[in-house]
Amino acid sequence: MKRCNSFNINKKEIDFVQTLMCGQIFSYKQFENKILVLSGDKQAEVFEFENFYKITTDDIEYFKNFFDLKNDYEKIKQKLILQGGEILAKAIEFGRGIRILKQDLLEVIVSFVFSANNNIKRITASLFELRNKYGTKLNDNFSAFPTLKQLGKINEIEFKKLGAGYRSAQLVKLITQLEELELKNLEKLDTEELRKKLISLSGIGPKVADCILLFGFARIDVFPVDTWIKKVFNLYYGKSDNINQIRKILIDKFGELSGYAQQYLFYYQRSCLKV
DNA sequence: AGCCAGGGACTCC
DNA sequence: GGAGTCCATGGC
Repeated sequence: MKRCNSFNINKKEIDFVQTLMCGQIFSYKQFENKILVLSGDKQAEVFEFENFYKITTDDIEYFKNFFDLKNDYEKIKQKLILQGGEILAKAIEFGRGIRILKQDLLEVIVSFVFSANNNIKRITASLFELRNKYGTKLNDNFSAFPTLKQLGKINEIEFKKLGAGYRSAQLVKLITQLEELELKNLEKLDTEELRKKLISLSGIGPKVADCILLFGFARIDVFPVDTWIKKVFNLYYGKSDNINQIRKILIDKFGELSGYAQQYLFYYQRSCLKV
């Protein structure tokens, strides 16, 4: 094992509980004295102190970028409050320590296909089992996210055993499609073209594509609309059951900052206003 | 028992 | 290109 290093960060800069629990990532685990964060084949441990966090990892630069620590969120929040009104101001106050993670692309794609019409608890359990059954071992308890080659060996029945249900056939097809694609080449596409390309893949529709764009490609000009965002929209911004219409209205409202607004609203709605 | 969960594919018109 | 319907699975 490589030598472990660490860095500290002030609690004013980020709240790891909020950032990890706001729904953008499934591969983390809270222990009594630390949080373990997994991304692809990398891992970090977060220890909380009175005024700062200590992050221990063998790839400091990766996780400084992963946690988006160089981005100025105070400026983003000020602009968002002007555009989003009272409800967004409340959501930002509630989730003030959130940052949008820059995650491993393959892991985001596969994870959010699992997420379709599913709940976070089940999704998380399935994905940890996917890691442990098919990924390279990191230690006694956790494994790396499977590589594309490792994913290619999983058949439909094995996906069902992971709890993927009717998404199993979609996943098998998706992985063969990904094997014929060069993911890195997609980054040069603009957001709209990339979105169409993603939607053409098996198991990926409008909402999952938007999550992949936001969390895997760092495209902030998208607004994933799920059941929770539908509720927020109909409570505070308008009346519609049409996801595409809701999405257009919200992107129109928040523009280049849509992804940030979406995350604050999602976390606020899911945490506070559970009925 | 029925509805919900970070929806998508398929089938009709 | 929009509206309906079906799709596994576990929690409530």
